[in-house]
Amino acid sequence: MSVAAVIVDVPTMQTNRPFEYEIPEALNDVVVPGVRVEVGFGRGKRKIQGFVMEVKDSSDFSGKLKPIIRVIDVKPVLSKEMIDLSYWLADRTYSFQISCLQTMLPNVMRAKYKQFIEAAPGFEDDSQVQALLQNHLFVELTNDTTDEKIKEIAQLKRQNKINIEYVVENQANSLTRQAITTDLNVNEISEKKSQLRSNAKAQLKLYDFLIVHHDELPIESSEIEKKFNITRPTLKTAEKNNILKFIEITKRRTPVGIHPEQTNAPVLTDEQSQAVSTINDSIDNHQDKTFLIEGVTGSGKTEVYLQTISRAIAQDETALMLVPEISLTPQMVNRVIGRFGNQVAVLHSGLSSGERYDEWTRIEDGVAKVVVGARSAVFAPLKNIGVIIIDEEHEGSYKQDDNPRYHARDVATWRAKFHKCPLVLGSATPSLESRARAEKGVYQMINMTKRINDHPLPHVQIVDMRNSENSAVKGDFSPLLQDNLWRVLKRKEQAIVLLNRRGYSSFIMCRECGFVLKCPNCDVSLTYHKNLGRMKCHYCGHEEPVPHVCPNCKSKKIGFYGTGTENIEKQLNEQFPDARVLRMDVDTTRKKGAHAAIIEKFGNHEADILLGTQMIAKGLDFPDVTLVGVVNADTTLSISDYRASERTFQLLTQVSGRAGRADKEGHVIIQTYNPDHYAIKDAAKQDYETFFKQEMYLRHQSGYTPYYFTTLISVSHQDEGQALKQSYWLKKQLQSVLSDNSVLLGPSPTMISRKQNKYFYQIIVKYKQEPNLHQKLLEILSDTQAETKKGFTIAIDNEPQHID
DNA sequence: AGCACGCCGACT
DNA sequence: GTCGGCGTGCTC
Repeated sequence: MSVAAVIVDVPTMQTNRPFEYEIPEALNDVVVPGVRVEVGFGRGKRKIQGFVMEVKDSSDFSGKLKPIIRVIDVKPVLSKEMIDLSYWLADRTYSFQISCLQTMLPNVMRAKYKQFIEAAPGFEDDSQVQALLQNHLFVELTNDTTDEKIKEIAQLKRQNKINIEYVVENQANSLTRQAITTDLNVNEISEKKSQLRSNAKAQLKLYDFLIVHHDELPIESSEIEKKFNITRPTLKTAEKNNILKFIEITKRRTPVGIHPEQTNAPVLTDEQSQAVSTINDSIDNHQDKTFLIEGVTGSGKTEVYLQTISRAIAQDETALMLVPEISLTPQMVNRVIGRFGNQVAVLHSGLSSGERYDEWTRIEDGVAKVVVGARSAVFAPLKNIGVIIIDEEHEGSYKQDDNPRYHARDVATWRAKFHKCPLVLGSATPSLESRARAEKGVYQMINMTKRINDHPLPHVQIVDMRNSENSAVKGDFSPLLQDNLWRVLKRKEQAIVLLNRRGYSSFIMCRECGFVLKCPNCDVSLTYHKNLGRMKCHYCGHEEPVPHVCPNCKSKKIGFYGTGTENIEKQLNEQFPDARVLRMDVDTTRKKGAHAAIIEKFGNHEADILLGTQMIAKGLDFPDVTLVGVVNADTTLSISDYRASERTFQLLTQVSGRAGRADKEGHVIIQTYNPDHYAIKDAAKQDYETFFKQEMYLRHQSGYTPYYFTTLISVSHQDEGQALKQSYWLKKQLQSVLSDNSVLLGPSPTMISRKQNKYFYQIIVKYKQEPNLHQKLLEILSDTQAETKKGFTIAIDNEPQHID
């Protein structure tokens, strides 16, 4: 008897242990690793979905095995690679394998559980049962069933007057349409046509249609009816006469309405062709090498990606390209589709679940050979991958911030190893981790220092907002920025105004001298905790009162810092009444497609000024933009995160790259209260290497990534005392395995210490080498699982992107 | 979630 | 001695 090891999807209980089920004789060949199955679970009649991980000859389980009820998939939805990957991912991210599997697959493969209530035999006429069912044979039990009703149902159930039926629903369905096709060739149709009566006008028209459009068959019947005015009875008659037949076709729900012109590979610059040939060597030799392309904005990295993808395809391999969600705008998608046509599948958050499933199927079937997508596209079911590319490698959005907390770069590294193919990381401003790995020789560095066509770098000016001349001005624009905005408007060019809004209002800065209140122990800025009315450090928990005079210069101009986009928009409208301003921030892009619409509008020069937050800094290319103004460069600098300088540098460098990309010279104005800060000065010079050296020195001094690994563990509970108690227990557990070389910070409350009425505490572990830590954390995770029922939640974040 | 099991108090 | 109430733990 065969046995299947199944990872089950029990919504209320999570474990990484597989459960074993008997494979009924009849399902012997269908139950294979990677298929989804329906199985019974628990003592009741509950049915759930599970993933078959393994098929074995016998079981070690002492009890009696339940049989598999049903196989959901005809062919496996998980390849061997994906099954292996899920084990690794669960281990690496301290999450449950079931949630890894669900993350790897399109959402529609997540089971939908339904419960139906029906009268038990003999109780069909019971008055209470009647009242519940209200003349229906059965009713569905949904989430919004009221508590009283639940009680009533539970009571009837106890009395055995009703039965509850469990149904596992498969939501994964392809869109099928009725279409027509024919077995006859053109000559045969002509032959048949000549036999028609001359007054059979509709049939004649249909035969002509079939002859003309023979190559395009099958064609959807609805399309024929609508576009060519051929009615259904006409088709039916032709079917009767064996001219055509009706079939079901699977239709791709594709939102990509754009069909960009086919483009060909342009002539490469020396640097580009150097890069391409280095990477292609690795593709040819099936080396799982990682390359880091450090290329200034405008150096033509995208073309390098496209040509390596070409190479992989030429060798009958596939390619995976990840870009940040924000870059998945038509501009980037067009370039890839333009080169590779319908071999491309695009995966982004804007897809409906049906569309996403269709793209997934196209990849799985091998129809799509190139995948472009955001973070989760790293799990695309490509076979035989020839190259993996991650553009804007430093972007924080590659890390998922809920379970499983994976970093797409890590998953990509794993897959590259599996497929023995190169991984290409590209950025103008690489993350410190990656750049440091390149330094150590773990990654191979490829430098691209020249802009295409020798476009000069934009002219960057830093405006010192501490200067009275600038700060005395009403509003947020310095005279220099105002003058330049006027000039752009007069010349009918375009400007981008960036408002750096992160960390809004939560830290305190002196408007006189730029002083920011920092933690005496941790060298990060203190955050204002509203519920405490005090300044607090996230790292060590240090707190102090809110200052009213600047500790540095004794000025009273110290206070919360931050400006909203609406406010700036108002100022722009007042000062430049004739300018057309487009605002792009979380508020104006909430609607589906709004983001692309704003970009298109600005690209068509239907506005003069694009005002926005970080989202306007990346991947956009507007030839008429000659001015970029950064209203407040400091806000990212002052958030209490050790990556603050890195983020600021990256943002400023990126946004500066938006100016003057075509033949017009670009101008960038950065307003700041910290004109001497290295992150700002280096960004102004677009000097990544100098920044890197300085930042590495500071990270080394304060013991952060990439010199140390960090793991963040957070605990929450409804009751603050309980949460704190649990976190101290946790700390003790960790202390028992940690050596003296590691640092254990906390427990301290998180930035928003209370979310959804739960109190959050966090512990940070900084370490270089702790052989027992991983095992201990896995233990803690499974030990605390039983506690979740009591309201505890615990989350372990391996290498957090931000600590707040 | 739902069911069995077991511990304890109330009652025959 | 036995019935049943609910807290606890397990589910292949």
